[in-house]
Amino acid sequence: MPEGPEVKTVARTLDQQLKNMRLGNFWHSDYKLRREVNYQDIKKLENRVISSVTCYGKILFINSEEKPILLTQLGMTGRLTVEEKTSPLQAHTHIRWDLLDTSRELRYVDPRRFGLFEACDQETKKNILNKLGPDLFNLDTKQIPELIARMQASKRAIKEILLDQNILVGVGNIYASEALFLAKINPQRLGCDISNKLYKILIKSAQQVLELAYKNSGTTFSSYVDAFGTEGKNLDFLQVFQRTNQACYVCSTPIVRITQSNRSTFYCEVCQK
DNA sequence: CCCCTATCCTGAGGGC
DNA sequence: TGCCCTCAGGATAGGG
Repeated sequence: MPEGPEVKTVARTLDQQLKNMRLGNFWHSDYKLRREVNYQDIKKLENRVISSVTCYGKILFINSEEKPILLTQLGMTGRLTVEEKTSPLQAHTHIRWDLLDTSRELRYVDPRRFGLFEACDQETKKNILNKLGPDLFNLDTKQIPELIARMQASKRAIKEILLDQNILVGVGNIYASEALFLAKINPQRLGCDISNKLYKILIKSAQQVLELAYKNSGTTFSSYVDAFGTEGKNLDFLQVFQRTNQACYVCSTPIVRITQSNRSTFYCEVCQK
């Protein structure tokens, strides 16, 4: 479900509601998420005050002045929301976390259970971030040559490179197709066959696509919502994603759907070379 | 090291 | 109705 813009929206709306809140009683379901979750460690966060909620790419960090902090990945269908304690529970609720001195609680709902929770210290967090590529939301121009070099070193299709969080973070399956459309690049082109100049256009296009989506609070096509439960408004701005056989907005040629590494890619055969 | 496949899950929607 | 198929914002172990 959530890519960089959606996760950043969740981080922003969680930060608004959780900053300076004290965590109370913790409850979890008995289903395992993507991995077995060490709930005992997470329970140690009871009574901590949340200092902020931040993100890097698709990873959320619920920070507190003391350690550990809480790391979360939403997977495909994970939703983190702040709700009234009395509001009805949705199916597949896996975590409820009381917010002391309020009528509300933090809830995690995830039907497919591809999400992840982990208590981690600053050292572990640093190690995780070190392995990931640069964040297009905060890209320093000094990082661009190395980023291009890494993409150019790969013989994989450019669409697959964009999805690799070790190369760069925040782009997922929607925005990979969208960025390549904006940059007019065929998603099947190999990373090693793209020029420096074109990579600069691609990076800029990807940033534009992500910024627009964030401005619109993300894309909701089925279940994504922010921490207030509000849907994203970016769906109408998408150019190619899930528009198979519909006319390209630029040249009217029907949009094509192909499969790359078992995932859908959408593009215009005329506009993208 | 790099690359590819299969896999973890539930639910929505389409065809028959 | 029901049954079967495909598809869905992600990431990772394991094989070649």
